[in-house]
Amino acid sequence: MTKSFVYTASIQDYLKHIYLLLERGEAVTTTALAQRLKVRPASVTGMLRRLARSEPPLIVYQKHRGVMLTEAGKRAALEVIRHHRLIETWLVQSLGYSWDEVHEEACRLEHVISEQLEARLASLLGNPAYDPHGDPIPDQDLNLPPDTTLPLASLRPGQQGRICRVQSEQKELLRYLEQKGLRPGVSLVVVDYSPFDGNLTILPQSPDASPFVIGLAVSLKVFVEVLP
Amino acid sequence: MTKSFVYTASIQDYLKHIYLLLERGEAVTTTALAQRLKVRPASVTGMLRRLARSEPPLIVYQKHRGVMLTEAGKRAALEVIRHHRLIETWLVQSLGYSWDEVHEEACRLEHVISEQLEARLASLLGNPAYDPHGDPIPDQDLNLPPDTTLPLASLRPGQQGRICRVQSEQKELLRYLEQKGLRPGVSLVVVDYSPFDGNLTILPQSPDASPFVIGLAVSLKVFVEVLP
DNA sequence: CAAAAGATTTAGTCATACCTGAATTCTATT
DNA sequence: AATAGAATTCAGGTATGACTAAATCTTTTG
Repeated sequence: MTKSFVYTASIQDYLKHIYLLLERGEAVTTTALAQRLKVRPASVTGMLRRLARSEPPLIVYQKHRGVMLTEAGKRAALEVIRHHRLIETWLVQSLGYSWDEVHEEACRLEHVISEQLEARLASLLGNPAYDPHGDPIPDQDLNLPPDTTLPLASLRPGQQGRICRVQSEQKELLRYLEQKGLRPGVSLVVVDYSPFDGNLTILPQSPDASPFVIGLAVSLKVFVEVLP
Repeated sequence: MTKSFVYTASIQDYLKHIYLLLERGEAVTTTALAQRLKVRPASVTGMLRRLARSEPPLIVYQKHRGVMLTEAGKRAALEVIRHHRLIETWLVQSLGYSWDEVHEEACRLEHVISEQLEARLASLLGNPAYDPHGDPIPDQDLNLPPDTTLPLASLRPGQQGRICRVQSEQKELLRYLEQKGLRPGVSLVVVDYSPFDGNLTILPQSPDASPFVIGLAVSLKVFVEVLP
């Protein structure tokens, strides 16, 4: 058995979500984890103790003070995330899934693919650095590409950006954005900004697009590279 | 969740192996199942009771008398087998695995792919009816293609056959046959037969092949279609 | 700063899904 | 009818994790 399988699916899920919270700069609280994992906070505390006491320790955990991943924990998390994102890419590129359909499938497959399959899948897909949502895929050594993106919400009228990433697993949101023509690779110009509600009016740079308004909640989940 | 996931991996494995034993005409004994599943006979008895009492019942089980699959049990078994064989086909056709490398990977993946993925995979591969070992793949409605093959062991000198199936998961055997040029699709002529040990001398119908001897144990695992 | 609110942890349970050895019972063979 | 071998029952064990309720800690707020 390869290294990534010494951990149960559940342990891998905890590590994955800890990593994802850290990655987004959100606080890794017991409650946040409980929500994501759909368990009770008490269960999270229990698992955090296990992760901290495991050999090797996967997290550093001081009660009431929060959680950090150890090197081993980070590796395990990135391994699962690499699996997840490669699988999502495969489902879209090779099997004709749309980007709102891939998440659950990837969540089940990510725990059972071997290192060999991971490698061959990556190679089949051309060693992609980003998945269909623009999420970065750790490379074979689990290194991530540098991230120079900003949330769309931070752009102001006149500024131009290219969409790099849509950070959401919500089917409806993804379908909505898809339908508005907002997906990674698309450029857009900000036309207006309302300081009261944070709404942005944007114009995608595609021939048949017209300007429309996008709310703060959404524009915080869309990440862009600012264009000169 | 789709139907195939109401059963645990372990239940699916029991059903699969019951089906495979039945398919090969071998007796579905407690010991045979225990060997295949690498557990003790006592554990098998325990699980058989569960499978018989489950709702719907998956097997008909009278103690000391053997096991039959119910319709539901057969469907569940065929579902897993379809997954397994489609995945093996995919690994070979799309990812460049050799036929001796695919079994373990398929054994893990077969339990976690959705009906949707199953369908798309099948379609990507052109709805294959046979996997890389020549094992028949149940179609979407779980029907199997008719089987008109005979074990190579039953051919006699002068008879010609085309290999349809190699019924083994043993890596070494598969590699050996591969190297001898014996894989599904290949035609051969039987040149000699020894009634004492059951050895067959065969000549593959390929340009650079020379006759060689194949033992009874092996020739019972290779299935051919007799050619006129 | 004290009290309330909110988040987190502890303690004690429960549940699932198996597996096991040892003793027993059944079946088939001779 | 004795016996070998196969199968079953019994009582118990392990591994994962989840849960509630009560206690404790931290943060906020009047």
